[in-house]
Amino acid sequence: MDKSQSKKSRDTEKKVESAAGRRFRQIYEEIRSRISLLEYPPGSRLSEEALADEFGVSRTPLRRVLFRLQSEGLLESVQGVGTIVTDISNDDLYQVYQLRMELAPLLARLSPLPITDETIAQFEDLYHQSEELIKKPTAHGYCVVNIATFHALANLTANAPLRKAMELHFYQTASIWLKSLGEDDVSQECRNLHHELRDFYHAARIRDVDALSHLWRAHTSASATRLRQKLGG
Amino acid sequence: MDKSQSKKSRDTEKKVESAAGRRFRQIYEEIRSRISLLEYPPGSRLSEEALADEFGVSRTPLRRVLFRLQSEGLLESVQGVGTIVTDISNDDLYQVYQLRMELAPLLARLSPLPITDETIAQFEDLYHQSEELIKKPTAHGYCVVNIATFHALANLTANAPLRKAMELHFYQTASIWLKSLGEDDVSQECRNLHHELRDFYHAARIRDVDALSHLWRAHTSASATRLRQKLGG
DNA sequence: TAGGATTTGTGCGTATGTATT
DNA sequence: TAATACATACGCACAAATCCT
Repeated sequence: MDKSQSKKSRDTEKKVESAAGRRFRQIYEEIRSRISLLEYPPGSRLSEEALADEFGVSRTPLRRVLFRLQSEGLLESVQGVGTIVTDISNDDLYQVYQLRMELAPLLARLSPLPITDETIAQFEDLYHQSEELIKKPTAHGYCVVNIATFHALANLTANAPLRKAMELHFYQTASIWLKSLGEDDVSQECRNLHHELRDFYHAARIRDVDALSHLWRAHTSASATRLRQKLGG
Repeated sequence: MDKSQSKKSRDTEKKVESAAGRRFRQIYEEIRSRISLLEYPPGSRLSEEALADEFGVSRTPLRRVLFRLQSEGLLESVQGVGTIVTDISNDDLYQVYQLRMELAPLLARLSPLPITDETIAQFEDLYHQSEELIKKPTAHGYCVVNIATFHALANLTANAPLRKAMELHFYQTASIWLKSLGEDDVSQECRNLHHELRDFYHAARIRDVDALSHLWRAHTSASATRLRQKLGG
């Protein structure tokens, strides 16, 4: 192997994304979105060929996306069987929730970003969205607001590794969360989400990241408890 | 997409690893080991074809391994250029260390495992290995003991997601750690590692996971501080 | 500026494993 | 039990991008 250091072309440092890289990211985010929005519910089977045709690429680059989702625990591929959306066990689910509860407070400890007016407006908007959600509760609408809320919170730290870890474990549990609930519970969870966002919005208005992070932890803990009571831990 | 649940073949539940899966893991661990042991130092270039020939497979399954290492931040591939071992920036390095410091105490909070006689023997062995290391300090020997120590610590929690997160961020910094140091510093770092292992061994003997986890955090913090002083933060 | 050498990215045919009939 | 259908895994040839002369 060549061990020479590359010491050239430090001129731009612009991090331009290659065409292949952009295409990868778009397909990746689309499929992950479909999983987290329950369009591909846990246990469902995906077809490499069908997805490749849909996105207008061959199986090769598409498989690269599936490998990534597989390494993140969202998919499982078995030769001769197919690619299945991971249906995480209850025990594994609790473990991920335990870790998420510990990661939440780190938002205010590791390179917290100052809360801007845009951030406050963002939480206000999400708060209003959750209000609409109560009037017309749907699993899809809940997931949309829930995911947007996560990203609003995760963007409050400048620590990239922490943000990535939070994202990884959020998406591992995002899809399974609603799957375990009935139609009545969806309505109840929408109200819970509304209360969460009211707390988040108030903490954001006084620009208190520490309060925000611990509210996040508290609500994550409450979600885990409701899940445990529902599934019987 | 087929959304039918798979409700069959729950008989064995043995999680037998497929031939492809086993080969993937072996190649993956071998290449990651070479990176973390500085056989492939940061900035060096890897050849897909050469590695494929060495492991007796085609480029396709080998690229799957490189994709995984790429997603974990250990490699970076650019079309027309090659696959380069990631040379993490100082700022990113500090961010990973910050997160590692926060993850360490979770060892005793999230599903800690009881310390067995085998665990104690393991730390005793590592302690003696570090003693030998001082007599004949080498970068390679340091890395071997350092990596083994990490796994001994990480195995003390039954929380798989936490263990995976610790592993990810450890290997992201394992290779870069010694790269920044001169020959004199290697000798000094071997002595530091010896002191760490003395502490770890004593805490293990009294079966105190909490002490162990906070000693780990303390030594990780000290490493980050020495690194900052060396590189100028 | 241009062109050739080298490397990763892509497309596709085939091999291999699984489940069903 | 055997054969068939169908899924992912693999190998190889070619396209596209970059670097160097």
